[in-house]
Amino acid sequence: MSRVLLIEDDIEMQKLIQEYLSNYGYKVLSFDKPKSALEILDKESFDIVILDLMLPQMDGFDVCKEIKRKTETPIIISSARGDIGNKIMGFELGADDYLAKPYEPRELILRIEAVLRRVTKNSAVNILDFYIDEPNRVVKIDDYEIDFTKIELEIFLYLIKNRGKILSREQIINSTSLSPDTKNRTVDMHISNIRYKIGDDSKNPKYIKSVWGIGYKFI
Amino acid sequence: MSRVLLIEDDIEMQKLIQEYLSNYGYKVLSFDKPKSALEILDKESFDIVILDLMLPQMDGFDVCKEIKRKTETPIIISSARGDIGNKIMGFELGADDYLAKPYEPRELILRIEAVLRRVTKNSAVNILDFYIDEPNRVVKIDDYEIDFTKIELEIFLYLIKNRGKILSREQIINSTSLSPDTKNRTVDMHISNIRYKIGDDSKNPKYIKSVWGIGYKFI
DNA sequence: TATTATCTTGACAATCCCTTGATGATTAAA
DNA sequence: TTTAATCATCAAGGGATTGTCAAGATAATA
Repeated sequence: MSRVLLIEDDIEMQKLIQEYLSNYGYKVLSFDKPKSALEILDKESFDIVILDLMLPQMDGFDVCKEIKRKTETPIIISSARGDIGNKIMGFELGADDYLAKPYEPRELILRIEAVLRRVTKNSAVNILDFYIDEPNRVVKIDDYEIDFTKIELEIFLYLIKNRGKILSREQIINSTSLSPDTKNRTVDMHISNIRYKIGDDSKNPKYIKSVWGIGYKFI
Repeated sequence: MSRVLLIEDDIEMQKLIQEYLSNYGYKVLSFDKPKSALEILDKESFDIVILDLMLPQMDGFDVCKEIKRKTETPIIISSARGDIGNKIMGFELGADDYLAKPYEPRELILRIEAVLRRVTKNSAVNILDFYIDEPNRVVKIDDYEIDFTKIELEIFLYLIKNRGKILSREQIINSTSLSPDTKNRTVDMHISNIRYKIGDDSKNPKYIKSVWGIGYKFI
């Protein structure tokens, strides 16, 4: 569960965002005064900060800078629409993303997820028989490096990250850099090649199971 | 197969959405009058409701509240773009997501998937002797995974979700991805196979009872 | 540019499983 | 008890899906 620090002076908006984020499994702590938010940052850690630029007391820019000085927590800035100057400033200040008001709550979720995904990308892990170093695009099995192509690697990672879940061909297409109008059979072909490279047998799979009429599943 | 209840008064729009969702494997039941939709909610269960705020008869807000009162089914509200007031209201009313018209059909699919993912996340439950993880399509009995086919799983889930109720063959056909003109005998066959797989005996059933002349009932 | 690697898709066989008629068993009602 | 309707199950048919080959299209690289 990711922890979110929300700094927003419009109390009504604050409540709405907080409730919405809670529904998506985020733990949200809200402040309308940046001073209080900065204080809590000394004591507790958060996965992400959402900062509204329209703030009393301190200028939003200073708040952002102050947070960056204190911590390494990623920041998403929101402010009134069309304020392009702010947008540029936001990134200069070290903000990780920018959101123009008014925004769809859904949009906020997507941005948060994107930022967290980017930031938390860490180094090699071992999953099952596989050694996976995602940033370096290296997958090994029994110390033997598998020579995946770009798309094969993407599909493989998507499957293994969602192991246990059944993923439809459409999901696979939409979650990788495959063109959205790629035929389903293309996915089958990639799966076939992946299976071959990891030494899996389609008839008696150890890793990638076909779910008839639905999709594929990493066991 | 997820069941969608669509409440939309623009008949043309209704047809378009219905057709689009069908292509993505959703079973859609549409109403232009919310009154009828509310009635059906007493009798049948749905995975998600899509509610258009521009409705006759009852005010859309009241419909939303009424659905939330009756059921726990997640709701996606749609309404004319830019109606920010509605947007906030939507969340206050307990809607799970909000979609501004006009929207891309693809967008609707994404929202539905997102809401369903959130709502059904980690929703593995134990019912009777069964461990049921619906999103991952896993059913276990005594730690042994039952290898249901697509339709068998749908029927099994439909029965167990409505356990205690007698369900006619027609209801079973219409609530699953079985073609509407499927013969009743086909349902019998599926039931027979399900019984076999869960170790049930038709003559002395522990789980699925035949109700002579009417249908089947999960005890 | 030429060459190579990768992606995409049609083709076809193998496989899966849905459907349905047939048959005997079971049930309800006369 | 007899009769007609319904149910359980077998087994065959057939439609849909999947695995993989191979060829062509596209992209990456020398």
